[in-house]
Amino acid sequence: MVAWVETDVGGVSHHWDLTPAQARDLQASLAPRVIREDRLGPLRHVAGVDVGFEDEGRLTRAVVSVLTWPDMVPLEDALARVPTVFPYVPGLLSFREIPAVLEALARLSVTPDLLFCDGQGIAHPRRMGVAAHLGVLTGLPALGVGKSRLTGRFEMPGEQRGDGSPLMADDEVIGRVLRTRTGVKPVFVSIGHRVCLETACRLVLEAAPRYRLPEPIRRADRLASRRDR
DNA sequence: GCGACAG
DNA sequence: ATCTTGTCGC
Repeated sequence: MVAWVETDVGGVSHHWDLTPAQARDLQASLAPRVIREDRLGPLRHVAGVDVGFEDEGRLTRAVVSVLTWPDMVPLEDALARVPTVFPYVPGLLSFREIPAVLEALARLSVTPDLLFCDGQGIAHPRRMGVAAHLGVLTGLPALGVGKSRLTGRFEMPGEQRGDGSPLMADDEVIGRVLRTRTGVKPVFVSIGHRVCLETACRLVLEAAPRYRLPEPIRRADRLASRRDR
């Protein structure tokens, strides 16, 4: 008996009250659902997704910021604050953050054409990082941009913006260490859902013309970590 | 048994 | 993630 159910729009749904062991099993069963090729429609609205915490971690605050593409003009922000129900466990981040993110997504009046997520996509021990998990759940195209490495081996890429090197797990390419700013620490880009790695890197570079992180994520991050509202 | 370990 | 001011460098 599967632990998830399909929805009518390509996404899936499952319980969140799980033990770490059950969560890992669920990730393994969801991993095959990730579509690693481009299945994108025209990009009109892209969204940045990020999460912050308040009250010593007791409250989870998720923000989804929708911007126009390719102009990246802020269009709508959705925020949700829900009680934190899962601890931070490396590899199980989605069980701590996604419930709040889904709440924020539900408050959006527009459906994003692509999600830029703060964290890994398939660059994960079971190929089910937050970006991949969120993509499979919503059925929406998604990509992951991590500020640091969770798993995988790599060699430091060149110093110029646009330089990159493969993030490897055994003999599989699970992501790309990409320099978005010359001389600045690179980011870890990986497939989330319905976007191939090449396209993901191209979009991340286009969305981060001046700063290390993509503009949609910067905006969501700012709204998620400001201690007011 | 000993490290590594997204946010 | 969060606690936190100023400071070094392009």
